[in-house]
Amino acid sequence: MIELPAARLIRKLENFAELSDDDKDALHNAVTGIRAYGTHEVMVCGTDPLPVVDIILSGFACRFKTLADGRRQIVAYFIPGDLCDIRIFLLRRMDHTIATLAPTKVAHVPAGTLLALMDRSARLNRALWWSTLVDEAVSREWLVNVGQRTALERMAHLFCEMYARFKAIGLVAGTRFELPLTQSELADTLALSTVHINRTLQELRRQQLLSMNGKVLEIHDLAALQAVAVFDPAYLHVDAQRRYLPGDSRVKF
Amino acid sequence: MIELPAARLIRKLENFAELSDDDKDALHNAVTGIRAYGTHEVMVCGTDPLPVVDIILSGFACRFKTLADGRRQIVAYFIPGDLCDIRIFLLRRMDHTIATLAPTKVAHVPAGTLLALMDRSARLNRALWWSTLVDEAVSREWLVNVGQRTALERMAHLFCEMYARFKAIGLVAGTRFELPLTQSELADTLALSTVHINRTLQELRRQQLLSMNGKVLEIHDLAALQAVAVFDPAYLHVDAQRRYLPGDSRVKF
DNA sequence: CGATCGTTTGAGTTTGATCAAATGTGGTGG
DNA sequence: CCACCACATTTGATCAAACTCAAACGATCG
Repeated sequence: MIELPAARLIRKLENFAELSDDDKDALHNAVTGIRAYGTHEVMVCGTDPLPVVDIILSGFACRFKTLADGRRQIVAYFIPGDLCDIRIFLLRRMDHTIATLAPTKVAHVPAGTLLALMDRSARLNRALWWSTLVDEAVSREWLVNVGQRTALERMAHLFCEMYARFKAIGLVAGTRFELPLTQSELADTLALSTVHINRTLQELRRQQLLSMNGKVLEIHDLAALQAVAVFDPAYLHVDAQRRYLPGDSRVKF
Repeated sequence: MIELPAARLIRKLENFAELSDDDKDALHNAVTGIRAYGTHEVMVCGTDPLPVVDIILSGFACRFKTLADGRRQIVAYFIPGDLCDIRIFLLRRMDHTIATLAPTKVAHVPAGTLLALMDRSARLNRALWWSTLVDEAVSREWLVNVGQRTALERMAHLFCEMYARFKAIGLVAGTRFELPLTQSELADTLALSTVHINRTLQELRRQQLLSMNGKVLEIHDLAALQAVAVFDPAYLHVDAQRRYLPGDSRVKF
């Protein structure tokens, strides 16, 4: 069975709000094309206009900012089902770069189509907003991570998060999932040096919490890893109870 | 002349999209009440439901997350005109706390009213979205700040940002503005110890870049401070060119 | 079979943390 | 008005987490 390009995104949005068949059809029809990228290709850079929004179909990508002297901070990962990105309201020019970290397929949705859909469907509008706010919550947690956690906690936390996110989209096989990151990319994510990333990884392995062979991460003791990470998955808002829907009787204003 | 509560917010939103008189009236009328907080009062905490959205009228507040063992990271500041916060779509419970850092007045807008307004006005919807995306951009820059910049750069960068933000709302008098932060709050913001905050501040003073007496920050050499900070104000998106408006001829899809 | 990229190891250094205590300041009440 | 208290700032001394530099080792690939 071949999945429609927007299928995974729809599934994610329905985490928050049940969409009408109209909404779903419209989303499916909004996709104008598919594009495949290789590893380490720039998808969106500072100077592009932004006529399209991309839905990640498969693969792995990231958003990063670079300082003048070359220091680099990865500020977000994109996994299948993620929108990348709804910044169509903003800016003359983007203030950062989006690039793949593995071969990645995306579906294009013209910005104008999406805007029109949002005007037409309050439900879809809210679902997209929800997804944006979850992204923001994740970004805040990354700030806490880099600001307050030690190297070991920090790395453990990132792995817990990615485990939860991949699990939510059904891409965890048992205790293993693909996390196609080099140690130097991990370093740019966690704000540590590559050398220290290497040693921290070794420590996590030594404690029997996980193993990382090539691009596959296997978690041997999730509970222990979460304990090390001081991980509280609340910020991922996967338990969203479909609140605040139009006409939802549970909500009183 | 007494300003209507929503005036500053409207001015900010119009940075992005000119609102209709209807939109503005509706926003003004949406305010159901004003509330004044003292210093260090919790405005929103983890367990509240979220029936209202607050517009900051005056004062200074912040959003922070606390780890189980007490470590704290401030992840955002709120200044007059900011919405705090549009998380009405999310969560059963908030994953963080919002508290004042100085005496602060806010205007309440019922969540339901705001949702209804967004359904009714595509322009307002987009303007609010724009403001949310700018908040997200700021949050990303804070991540870069904590992740990649040294203590000196980091502090300089925060001051540059706050200068720009206060300037944008007309709250900078010459080269001075109120920044009611203790060194320990600065520490929780910049992910440094209070001791190191103190020494870093001294270094900035020694270099004649600024002075901070009590709650007032005075910037003596903005260009030099920005140079130290590797500050690029692009992420604040204050130059938003009012793109992507419905019927805006400059935009082609 | 080099070449390239990523990982690993070792040694020495640095930035910023921690601990402890002194000093300054603003507010309160006697 | 002063004594006192709580809190914030400042200073000094020591410590440790993480960085830098340098080099070796290992995969993968044309």
